Amino acid sequence: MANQGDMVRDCMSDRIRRLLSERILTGVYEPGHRLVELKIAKELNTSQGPVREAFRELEALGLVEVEPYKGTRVRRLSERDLQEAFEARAVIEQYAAELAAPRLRGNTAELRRQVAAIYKAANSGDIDYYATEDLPFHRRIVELSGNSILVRFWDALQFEVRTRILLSRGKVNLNESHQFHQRIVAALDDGNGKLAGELLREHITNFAEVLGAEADARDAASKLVNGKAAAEAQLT
Amino acid sequence: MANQGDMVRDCMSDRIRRLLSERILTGVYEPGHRLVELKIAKELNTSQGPVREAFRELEALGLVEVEPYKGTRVRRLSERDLQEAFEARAVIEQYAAELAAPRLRGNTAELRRQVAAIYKAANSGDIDYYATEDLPFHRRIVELSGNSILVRFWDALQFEVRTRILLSRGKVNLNESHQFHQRIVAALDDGNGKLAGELLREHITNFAEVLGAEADARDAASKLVNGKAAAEAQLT
DNA sequence: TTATTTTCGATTATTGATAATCTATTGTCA
DNA sequence: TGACAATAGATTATCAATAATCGAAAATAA
Repeated sequence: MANQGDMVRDCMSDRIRRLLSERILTGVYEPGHRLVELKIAKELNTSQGPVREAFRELEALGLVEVEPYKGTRVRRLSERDLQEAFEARAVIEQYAAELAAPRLRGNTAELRRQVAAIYKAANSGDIDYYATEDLPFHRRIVELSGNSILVRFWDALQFEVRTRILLSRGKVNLNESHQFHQRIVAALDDGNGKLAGELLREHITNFAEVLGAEADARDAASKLVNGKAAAEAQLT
Repeated sequence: MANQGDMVRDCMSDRIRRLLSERILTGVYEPGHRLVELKIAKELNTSQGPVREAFRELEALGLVEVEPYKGTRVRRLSERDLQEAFEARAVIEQYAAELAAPRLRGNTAELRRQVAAIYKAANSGDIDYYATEDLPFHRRIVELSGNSILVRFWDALQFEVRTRILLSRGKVNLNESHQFHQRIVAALDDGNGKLAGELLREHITNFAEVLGAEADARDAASKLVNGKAAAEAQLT
């Protein structure tokens, strides 16, 4: 459950990866932003090699795309990417809840605390603050499934998930979300994994759909303006 | 659906990755085998840099483990790793079947062909041959879900899956597997994704459990001999 | 002998330099 | 003018050399 051999490796390339990863996830580098090896190397007082390695790792994580002899840029997510990611996330969390439920029956104090924190964040209206409270709750459920591969997969969806959350400013009914959270924890407290899983799936799918409709409208509009760019976005 | 921008990148590090990946997956390099950067560089008439990059990518794929200043070796899989992988695989395929079913109603000629090929391979008794026919069938179903992330996740489980299949020589009832395959395709042909999904889950879980029991016995025995090593295997 | 320190060989991590390739611009010719 | 080739600048890909680190064997001390 706990981070396995994660003895905070401290070679340059790992530090670079963590730094860039953070910058991408928090939006300092926007999608499409070009990352130049030597530029970053100079900024961090290091050389090209470790930066290259970091790029390759980020590519494996799906944060950047690399084209040989052309360069590395922050991955651009198509609407389809986001949909697929939320679909995958729903599958993982639904099943994780089923696995975690037996372990959680009558033992959900921690999760309740998290739900309360989310509620507070939701009322603040700050979507960024909301995300920092909401995501750990969902991740915790996946952790409690006891399956570390599911956790890895869930983590691998962070870029897409955070992107969509950022896109969602004001579009989501946070009150409804709160009610879902409460019902999910209640089901888990009963040891009813099947129900908890279904609620989670509905909760996540709702979130994706509300925004999907938004995006469809946006896509349709942008296609009228620039059909070619939109088509390319689908391909990359 | 098809491989996106996978324009067979041809830089050295990618070729190295593919080569090593194949050697690991086919068992040329056994778990625990040490990979030395300069040795491989010399063998392939290249230098250390590209090999290092390839290692980092293989690490991200879960094929090797890297310890700074110590080296890189083919990942050793614990029994738990294998169980978790099959659990994850079952989730993915079950859900993929549900998604793919509508598209497959009355349109399963291709899958039937694959099932026939698997049957032929099963009768040959060659487990390696069996795997090369069986895995594409399962992968195809995931592809037909239309969700490329699920395909990526499924691919990420290949190392564990192939390892377990190799371990299974003679222990699996291939006839029963064949019947499952037939029923799965029949359900898909009816457009009954729910049923197809459940059959897939049962099919995969069966496979994992039969071998799990084997492994439990083995583990129990080895624990009596060397409890410490077994405990460590759980951690890595 | 046993435990501790030192040294040495092997290997990884990083660096700085060079080669290969791409993009965009400039210049040439019809 | 417009198409096309040549060139220059920027960037990645690779190489070869050096520094840092580790593990185990050898040497030393108790």
